[in-house]
Amino acid sequence: MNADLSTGADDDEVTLGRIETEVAMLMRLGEATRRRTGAEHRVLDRAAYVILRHLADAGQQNVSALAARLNLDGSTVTRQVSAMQRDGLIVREPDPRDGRGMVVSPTPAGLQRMAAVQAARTRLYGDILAGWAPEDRDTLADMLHRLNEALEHRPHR
Amino acid sequence: MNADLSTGADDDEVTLGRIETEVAMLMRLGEATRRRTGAEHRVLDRAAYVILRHLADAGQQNVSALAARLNLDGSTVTRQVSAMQRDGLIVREPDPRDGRGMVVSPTPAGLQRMAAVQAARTRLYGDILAGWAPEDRDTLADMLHRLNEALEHRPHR
DNA sequence: CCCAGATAGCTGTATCTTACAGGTAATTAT
DNA sequence: ATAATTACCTGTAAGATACAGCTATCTGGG
Repeated sequence: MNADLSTGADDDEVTLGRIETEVAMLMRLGEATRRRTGAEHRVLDRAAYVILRHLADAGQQNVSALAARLNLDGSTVTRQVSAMQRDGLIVREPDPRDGRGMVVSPTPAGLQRMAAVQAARTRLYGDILAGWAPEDRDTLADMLHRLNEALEHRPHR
Repeated sequence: MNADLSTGADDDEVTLGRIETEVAMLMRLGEATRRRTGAEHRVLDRAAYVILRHLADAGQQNVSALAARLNLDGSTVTRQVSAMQRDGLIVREPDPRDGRGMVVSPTPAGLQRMAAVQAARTRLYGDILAGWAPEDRDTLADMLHRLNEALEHRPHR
């Protein structure tokens, strides 16, 4: 427990605390940025963007697979996908191999909107990281990637 | 614009894309982790935790200052603070120097709950980053910190 | 072949978080 | 002194999500 004395015994504890703090802060800032960011970004809400990116990456798939991948309840994805279909971003067709399932595929319009949002976001990060050295940007990207991997493989419970 | 040819001209563009992707992913994972994480973490909801941390760090302050710091609407913070007062985590008193304002201070119970959540989270990160070398953890903490600073000072609009 | 259990998706409902609009009281500037 | 601003609160609405319950379909053992 008490790891705050000047022994320096627990640098690691300190570092973990810093990481905890910074991740919490990043969540807040990210949310705030998303909320008050230009229309360019909001033509797709957060969920739609991630779904489209996943469909573009991994190809058409059914609602359950999406839900599992995104860590969301199936019902949530059902509704998101319905909205996206209404907006012409995806199409939903019966799965020929499983009468219960529906296969979700991106439409050209969906892919195009996704690319536009991606470009806008990339530009935004360009602004935010304007003063950074290329190798620092690289390090940041690496570290974030490794952190995400660690989170995905986190020991559950 | 078209930066995808094999010239390698725009490594930077690529790196920015990676950062964009990883931050988006981290948001998703972080939310999911928060949602399905043990009761230890949920004794304080997200907002209460951040507010208490800020009060502990920066001392008592009024609702507007908190809202500004957290990038939230004043009305949102009013409600969060009301809930926290109901739960005995903070107290709210009229500001002696400004009859309009209310000064929010943490209670001992609030600080203690905050510390417990912080400890649980730190432990969680210890698990998640179990295999990491100390210097990598350090680098991660640094990079996150710098990213947050950059986000805070981001060129608005 | 048939039925029991599992699975895919949908709908109803509830909760949580937040923003915006409007109101009142107090402060500041002209 | 009065107009403009600020601080806070309340009402209301929207968005995202989970959970429970439903139907249709699939799958495996008799």
